[in-house]
This record gives sequence, structure tokens and C-alpha cells, in this order.
Amino acid sequence: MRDTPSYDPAALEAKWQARWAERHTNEPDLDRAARPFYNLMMFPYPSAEGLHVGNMFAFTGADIYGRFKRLQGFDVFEPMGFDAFGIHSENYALSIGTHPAKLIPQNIETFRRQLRRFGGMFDWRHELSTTDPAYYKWTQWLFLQLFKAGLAYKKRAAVNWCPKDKTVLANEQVIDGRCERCGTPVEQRFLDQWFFRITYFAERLLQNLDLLDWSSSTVLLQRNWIGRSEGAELLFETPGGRKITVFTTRPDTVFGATYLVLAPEHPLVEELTAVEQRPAVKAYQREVQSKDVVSRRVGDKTKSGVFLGSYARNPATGEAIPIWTADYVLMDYGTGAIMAVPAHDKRDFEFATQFKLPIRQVIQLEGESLPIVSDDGVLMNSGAFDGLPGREAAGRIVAWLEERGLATPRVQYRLHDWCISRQRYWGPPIPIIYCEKCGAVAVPEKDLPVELPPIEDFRPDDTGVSPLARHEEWYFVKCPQCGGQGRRETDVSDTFLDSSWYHLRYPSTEFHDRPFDQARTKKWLPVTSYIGGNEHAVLHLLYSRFITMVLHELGHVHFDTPFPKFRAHGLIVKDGAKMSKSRGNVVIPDAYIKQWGADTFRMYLMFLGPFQEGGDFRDEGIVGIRRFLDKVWTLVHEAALSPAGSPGNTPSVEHKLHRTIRKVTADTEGLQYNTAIAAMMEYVNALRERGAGNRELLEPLVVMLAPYAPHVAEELWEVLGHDTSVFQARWPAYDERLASAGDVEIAVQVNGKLRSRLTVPRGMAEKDVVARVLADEAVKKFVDGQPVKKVIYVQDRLVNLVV
RNA sequence: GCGACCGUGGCGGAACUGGUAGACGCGCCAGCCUUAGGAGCUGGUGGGGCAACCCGUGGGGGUUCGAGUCCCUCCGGUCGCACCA
Repeated sequence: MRDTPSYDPAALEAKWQARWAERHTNEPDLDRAARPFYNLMMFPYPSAEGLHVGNMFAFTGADIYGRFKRLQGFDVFEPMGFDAFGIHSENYALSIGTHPAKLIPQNIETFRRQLRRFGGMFDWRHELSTTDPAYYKWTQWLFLQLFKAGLAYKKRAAVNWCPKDKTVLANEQVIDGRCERCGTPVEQRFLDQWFFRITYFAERLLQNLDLLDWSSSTVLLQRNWIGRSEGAELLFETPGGRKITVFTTRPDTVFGATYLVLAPEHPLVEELTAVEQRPAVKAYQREVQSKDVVSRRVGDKTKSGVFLGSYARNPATGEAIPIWTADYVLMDYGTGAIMAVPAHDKRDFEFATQFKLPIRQVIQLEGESLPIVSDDGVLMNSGAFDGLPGREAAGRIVAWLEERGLATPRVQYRLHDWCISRQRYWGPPIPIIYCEKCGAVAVPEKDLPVELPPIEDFRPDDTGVSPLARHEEWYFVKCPQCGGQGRRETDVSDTFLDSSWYHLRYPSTEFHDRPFDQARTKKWLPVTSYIGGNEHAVLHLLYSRFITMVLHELGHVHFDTPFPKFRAHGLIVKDGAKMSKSRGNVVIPDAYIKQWGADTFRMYLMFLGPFQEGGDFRDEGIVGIRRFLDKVWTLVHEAALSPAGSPGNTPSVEHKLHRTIRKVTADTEGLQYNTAIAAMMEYVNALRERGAGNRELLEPLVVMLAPYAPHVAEELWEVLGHDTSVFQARWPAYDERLASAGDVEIAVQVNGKLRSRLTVPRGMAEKDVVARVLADEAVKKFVDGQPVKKVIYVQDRLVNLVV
């Protein structure tokens, strides 16, 4: 007998990767595919450190799913690209003094090499980078569509300003009042910013969530982010006839409103301030403005504020109540003014206590002391509404005030319009030209892209204006409308705009005269399966949904939901902490792949824990996967050298095979890769106990292994005598009858305690099983002659005798 | 503070609608083979006990013939939001 060659992953993986490239194995025919399956994973930001295990964990999980679908007969399109614009790249480029335009292609080259090496089923013909003018031309086109539809607008707004990165940040990029990237406390600045009117779609974005097949955690994050609140606007009038509108979700507590608070930025503050209070109020406004967003936003026990010296009438009680300004009221939510009900709101309670303002209880709830925040109670001190339950009273009070024109029911969202302006260099310039006569004019679509000039001096300064403004040859242009002197918009757009539509571009990368081809889009979109990290649950995934709704509304795409199916994978941490460069705990996969091979490392990552939960990276168990692959390797080689059909199949090994196929199929479909791998291991152990496998028992195993360990599966498929790729094979089918046949072990309990086990044929009748149970020695001992009061019987599982 | 998820051997983790807790893997122990082994093979491995048995899924309580799974409560952890009226 010839010797089995040894398993040498490095050589074998290089062989198959070369063969896949030569034979275009991973490149479906995008025009003629019969069963299109668009398998998308979140494209990486090509950092200088290269692909880390977190990326590889995510990509492997998504790749396994794509390969599985392929084996089920789908034409799977699995593209890959690079999200290469943005502050990350720019800051890194600044720190090492290299131009990002030089740095990024190098990083991409590294990523590409790593992505090929791990064995992803990527269709490299359709690679894209957001920094490519052929790509961002269409990002700019997208901006123009929104601009023309009135969904992009410019306004002066208080924005989050990072004094270190010298740029504005989106609300989503501010974590605990600090810059997401550098941790510097964020300040308030007032700048002219471009916004997208995402709030216009708030209700639809919320409603649509119910139609999505998404991880429930992701849906919940989006729902909270959109933050829908039902309530009413109430009108408080001053003796001078000024009207102050407040938003409240608790109109049932209006009888307890003992003062009003306006945000310091509220436009009515000035007019409502009494002469003698002016210096104090002005000083307070200045103080608040100079505060950074951290101390402004982080709610703590100590509140600050100033009495304006004037009063307004409570619409319910008719009482005059004092008007204050305080920074615990935010200008960008509701109307920027609140009615304060200290008895029933924690913040108002703290404020009233601190400034000795009246507290009037209007809700009673047993066992609770003020402030009673719950709406479960019953009204008191509320005139005709006394005794009503809070929730019922709310509607009645609004109706009562509405009749007198003092209330309007209203829905409020926490979601803000999306600020897409960035005063930076490394992004797509916003395609607008300012003309003294015509105002803001769209760059004509034929002039796109507005290329990012290759300037050496790309450092941001603290003027609040992008470095692009310093480059006159680029900055000054003719107005496209009147031909007069114009200036370019110098802001670039947010990277989240780049990534909001990349899935539309992938199938159409070879078309240069359109962002996405209609036929291709009809065939491949929406995306069939999307797998990615929950860190993008409220940013990328929300913006993509919004952009898709807009494109649908404008007639550019036939669907309004980009990702009908989304699964969030877990996070790989190291020593209990998120991997990050600053912690110095980033694990780079290259060394592991070099030592063990891509197949072993892929499977190891998937075996670490449930894919959708993630886990802590250690390398202790990796040898277990290698041992498993070695065993499969040996079994297959031995079977290939043995005469056909030897050794013969026994019923028990056939049952095991069919049960294994059933489990691996279900688990792979559900992304439960750790248990699918365990099931294959069990099967291999069973074959080895039996002495050997044969072709009939091993071919299904090799096919099931292929999504997990594609290179070794290809090699073994060849060893088994096939001259086509294993990915042209079909996923094995199982016979439900065979899968559920065979003996089962039944638990035998007396009074709920396990006393014995019984092996019986599956499906044996209850009375026969019980008869055998009663004859069992161990059972007799515990029944001890007492009458059996009750028999609990679960088919094929257990018998419990109650005595 | 609010919301969501989670807590199982020495370790990572299994356990369908409540029904044999600890699958699978790592590690460890013993033996075989070896000049040697960070290789391979065989067997064992939740705790206690010679044993029959008893105890065990963060703590306490409950529902049930039966609870890792359901309910209440407390403790601990992870993530998200955070003065959103």
C-alpha cells in the first residue's frame, strides 16, 4: 500500500488559490446567473496595521455562508472593497507625514494580499475603493440627487467640534462627549453645514424595521436611535401676549407645571428677559456657550440656570409661573422649551429643589415618593381630572386644551438630520459652487467628478474651513449658471455617505457612465444576505436605509430596503477588551495562517464560540482543529486507496451520516458554525471507531467541510477522483427517515430523579416501554412496592414514575 | 440612571417547544510506541464517597411529576443610549 502524503497546508492552499484565479471559480456570470445570491459583508477600512483577526472572523463567517449557498446551487456574488476615505486615514497620514493618496494604495495592497490568503470566495473583478474618482464621482452624483430633491440643505448649526482633529463630528461620532477617534472633549461651534433631511423619513424608517429579517439587537438599536415619542405641544402665554410652545410626553401632569425652562439658545430668551435680569442672563448664556459638550451634556446632580424675571400662564391652572433658562434643556430636541413638573420628573425635581421652586404633586401612586416618574398613577390636584388614571387623563387633557387652541398632539423623534459636512481634506468634495448672483449652484453632472486635488498641504487648521480653501487654482471657478466668478464648496462629505451605497456599485463596477446599471441592479439587488458588526447598527445601516428610500422615491431603484436580511456577528476581544491599537492587543492573523494554514485558522475562529456572539481570542485550542483536519485527510486518503465500497456500510453509521448532514445543514444555515464543526468532529470520530470510511461516507463530509476549509476540501475532492471543483458539487441531502432511525436511550426517572437508562428502538410504543421500565431492577428498588400514582411519558425521551 | 444581552467543569463552549447537564475541543492523568518528543495511538477526566448513593448550571425564593431553560428577587459582567422633556 502506498503511503498517504502528509497534509501540507501552505503548498496546498497556494495551489488552490492559484487554480481558483486561473479558472475564474469565484466569478459568477452577473448577466446570466440563474439563481443570484448577493452575499455581502461590510467592507473594511484599510488601516496601516492590516487586516486583524476581528475582520477575519467576520469575513470567514460570511464567506462560509456564501460558499454554503453556492453548494446549494446558488450563483453567489461575493464582492470585496475598501472604505478608504475618512479621518482615520487622514489622521494616520498626518501622524507619519505621508500623503494619504500614497498611503492608502499601499494599505489596500496589504489587505488584498491578506484577503486572498485566507481563502475568501471574492470576485475580484468587482473590487472597489471609495477613494477612486470612478467611485466618488457617483457619491457626488448621489449628493446632487438629494440636493435637487430638496433633501440636502445648508444651515448654521451648533456642531460638535473636535479641537484636536480640527473638524466637526456627527452626533454619532461623539462618545461620552468626547471625540470617538482621539478622546478629546468636544466643543460647540457654529458653522454652516450641509445636512440631509433624514428626519423627513423618520416614521418610515421606523415602520420599515418591522418588515426586516434582521438580528433583533440591531433592530432595537435603530428603534432607540430614531426615538419616537408621542405627546403634545402645549402653549404658555405671557401677559405681554408672547407664546411659548413646549413639547411634553406627559400632558397629564400639566397641572403640576410650576415653572418653564427655555434652552439658553432659545430665540425668545432675549425678549422674555426683564431689564433687571439682563446682565445675569447674558452672562449665563456666555458661560454655557463656552462650555464643552461634555459638561453640557452629561447630566449630573448639580444644575445651573437663571430666572428671566418674567412669567407665563399655565394653560391648565391659569396660574402665572416663572420662566427660567437652564442648560439642562436642549435646543435641538422638541421646541427647546419645557414645562417643568418637578413632582414628576427627576431633572425638574433636582432643579426645583436646588432653586427652591414650588413642587406640586398631581399624580398619586401608592408606595412611591416624589418624584413619581411612572405614568401608572391616578391624578390629583388637577381639577375636573382628579381620580383619572394618568394615561387616560393625558388624552382628555390634550383634547380639553386643544379646544381652546392651547394644545396640539405631536410625535417627536430623537433622530436628527444627518450632518454630512467635514472640514477636512480626505473625502469627496461636495459638488457645489457658490456664486454671488446665483447662490449655491449644483455642479453639472457632466462635470463630475469634482476631483480631490493632489495637494501636499492637507493639514486642517482651526479656522473651521477645509484646507481645500487654501488652494486658489481649485477654489475659484466659473459659476456653471451665469459664468461669473464662483467659489467651490470646500467641505468634503462624511465617509458614511461613501458606504451608504457601495452595495449598489459592486455589481456595476465596469460601467463608467452610470452609478449602477438597471439590469444588473434588478438582477442582484436588494442584497440577499448581509453580515456585519453591530457597531454599525445605527450609522451605516440607518444611512443606507435612508439613501435607499430616497433613491426609490426618486425612481432610481426598484426597492426601498437595501438589506432585507442582516445578521450581526459577535465581537472578537482579546483578554476581555476590545482590540485596539492604543491598547496594543490587536491580533494580526498572518503568523497564525503561516504556521497552521488558512483552513485551520478559519475553522478555529469559527470554533471559538457562537459566531453571533463572538468571544475572547486565545490560541490554545488551535491544534484541535489541525488534528481534526489531519484525521479527515487520513480517512479520505485511505478510502481512496481501498477497493470500492469497502468496508460496507452498517445501518448505524448510515444513521449517523444522515443525522450529521441534518445538523450541519441546519447549523450552517443558522450561522451556528461552532456546533456544525462539532457535529463533523463527532462523525469523524464515529468513522474512526468503526475503523475506516469509504467513498460513500466521506464524499458528503468533504462537501460539508468545503465552506469551512475550502482548500483542503478541494484537495480531498480531487483525491476522491473528481476533476472539477468541489464547489461545483451539491450540498448533500439527508433522508429524514434514516436520520431519525436507530436506537434511542430513554431516561428512566422515579419521582423526577434519574434512576436508570434504557436503550430501545426509536418509536417504540408507550406500553411496551413502560413494561420494560417496570421490570428494570434499579426501578423496582426505588418504587419499593409502592403503588405508581402517575406515569409521565415523553416519546423517545423519558419515563417518569410518580409514587 | 434607562434599555438589551449574559452568568454552566481547570478553560472555550454544548443542551430542540421545560424532559438523561457538561456534546465537541483544549488542558490534565494513566498506559502504549519511541534514543527522544511541544508527534501519534488507547483509556480516563464536574465535586464528594470504598460503595450503594449524595451534591451540582452566580445567591435566595417560587411554579411543575420534572427547571440550566419559566416567574420573583438579589449579586456580578458585557454592550448600547445617556439632562431627548
